[in-house]
Amino acid sequence: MSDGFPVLKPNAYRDTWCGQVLADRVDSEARVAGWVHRRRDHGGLIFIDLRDRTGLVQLVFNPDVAGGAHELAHELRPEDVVTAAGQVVRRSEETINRELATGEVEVRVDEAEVLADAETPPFGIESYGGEAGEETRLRYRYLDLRREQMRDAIALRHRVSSAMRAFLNREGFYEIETPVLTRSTPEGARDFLVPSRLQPGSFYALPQSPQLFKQLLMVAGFERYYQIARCFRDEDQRADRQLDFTQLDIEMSFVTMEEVIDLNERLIAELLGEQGIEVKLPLPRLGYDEAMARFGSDRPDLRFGLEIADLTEELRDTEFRAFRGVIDDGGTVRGLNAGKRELSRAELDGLIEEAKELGAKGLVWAYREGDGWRSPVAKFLSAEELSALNDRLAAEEGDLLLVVADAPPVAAATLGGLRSRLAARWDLIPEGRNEITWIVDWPLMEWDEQEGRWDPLHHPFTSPAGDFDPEKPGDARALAYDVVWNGVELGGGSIRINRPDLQSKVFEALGIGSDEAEERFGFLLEALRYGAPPHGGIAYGLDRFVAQLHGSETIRDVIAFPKTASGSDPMTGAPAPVEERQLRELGLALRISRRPKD
RNA sequence: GGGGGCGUAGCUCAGUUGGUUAGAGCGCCGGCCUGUCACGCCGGAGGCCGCGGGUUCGAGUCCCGUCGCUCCCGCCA
Repeated sequence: MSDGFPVLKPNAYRDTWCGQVLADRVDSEARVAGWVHRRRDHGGLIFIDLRDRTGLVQLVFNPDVAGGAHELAHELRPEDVVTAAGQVVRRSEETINRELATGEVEVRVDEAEVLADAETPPFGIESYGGEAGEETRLRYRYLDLRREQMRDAIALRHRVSSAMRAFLNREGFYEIETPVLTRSTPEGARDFLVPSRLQPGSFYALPQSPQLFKQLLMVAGFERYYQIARCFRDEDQRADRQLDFTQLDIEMSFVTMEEVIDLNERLIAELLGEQGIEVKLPLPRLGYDEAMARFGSDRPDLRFGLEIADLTEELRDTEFRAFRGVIDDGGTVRGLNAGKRELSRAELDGLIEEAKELGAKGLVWAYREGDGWRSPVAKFLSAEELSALNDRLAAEEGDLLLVVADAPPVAAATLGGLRSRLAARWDLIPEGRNEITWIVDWPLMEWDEQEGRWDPLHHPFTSPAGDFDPEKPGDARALAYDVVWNGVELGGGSIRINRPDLQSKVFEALGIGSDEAEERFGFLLEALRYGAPPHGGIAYGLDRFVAQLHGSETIRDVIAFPKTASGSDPMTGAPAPVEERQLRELGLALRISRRPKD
């Protein structure tokens, strides 16, 4: 069933579990315990579906049975906690319920006891015709988690993390914990800060990842480390992002990138294999540049086509100002063939709006018509250009073409975004298909226009591939690898820098001066001077991994107690104001004025 | 920080062009019912229409503000 354990032993309140009252128990006595799932009271016979973690079983209360069980059953309400004992009997053929694992049998109750009464729950534990809204579910999460779908999600999560541990233990890894109260680690996100009482004015940071500590564990000589680590990032949330989340963190020593990838491929194949998803190894690999060019994303969903084509060359000499201007400024014109889609003018305008939302200045749409285009911009383009564009986009008569002219990253992001939205909207994603691929050959750094500096694509400890030329940081490639599953980034990692001289060069290129480097992670630089083995690793987003396996739209569905988009918890009321005394103890002179609660 | 959607009974939702007494399904309460399994039948209770202000003879409906939830962009791997 939905449970992580094959055999559950009896205990004081039960000698068997609801979901285990199967045909082989017929004619034996059984005592079960659980929650009243549903009551069907016929005045005479009363049927109770009793639920525990393992599933449902039908209890039958007959008015002829002495001892008051029938009267008790009449008073039972949904979610009351009950223990009941009686004989397990085979149901007559016409009363078998094929929908239920235990549907061939039932328990004829002769003795029952209410262990706890339940108030009427605010929503049905198994809802029909629409489930409760998410805020209500989170407000009463302990009830929401009683739903089978949520039990399954949490059980699946348990199985996945267990399988991770089992695999890594077998491969000789140590599970080692790293601090939660620590110093800010340089992942680039905003830190959660915790004030120090013992050292007023100083703060701990909650880790954004155990990155530095796992490298230090390699310096320490543990060679193979993993941890299922809670990480914290104080950034705006999304369906796939929470303030606190969990990652499987792995690091190994004396390994090449190929060896790390090999181990992780076997890990992924085992994890998915246990869930019935066969993975062929080795996994395919896609270069970062190619992923961006063809799919407009560094985590492309490869289950469908809609590939992006570069049209810049075809338009090099165009008279069309809108394209020409972009090209002269070093931009690109890219397009994708959306196939035969007759869209209304309003729908086309909607696509233009979406393109703008994704960052582009605009979007050109066109339908191939004969050798040319039916499009608002067709008249600005020559017959030769239109024909060349049609060739480049492999456009057939009536195909809808979407074209964006912009700076390369913007054009890629816009078309990449449209690509995945359209695939979802038009149902182009084949059911049951899985595409897992490595993204490799990452640039080591990218230029941050806003800040006017080079930023690491992964983090500043990522090893460059080959020699590193500080004069040309944009040319450097990284020994980095991300694994992408159906457009979801499952994990990412790299070979780290293990020599202090190279680390200093990279810091320098990143505009991190030696003073700043010393201040922020001097301890790591110092450790590297004491003999760090070549090492590398990876981290997987556990929440995303499980959500993907579970088919959930949001990671909130695979987290027992998640937070809302604004970072609050409707159940506990977190975050909440604190006593001024607490602030004083922490040396925080803040006087936070709050509007009275309405 | 910006944009979109939503907020009406315990839950999920409907509510016309602004019109007088705001509805449905589920749930809940009471009654009847010995083979149901989303039991059935009869009856009943239940509403600050998120909150505040405005327009109007009249606001669930229109306007402004605000709070909450949600999706997306920015941000964040």
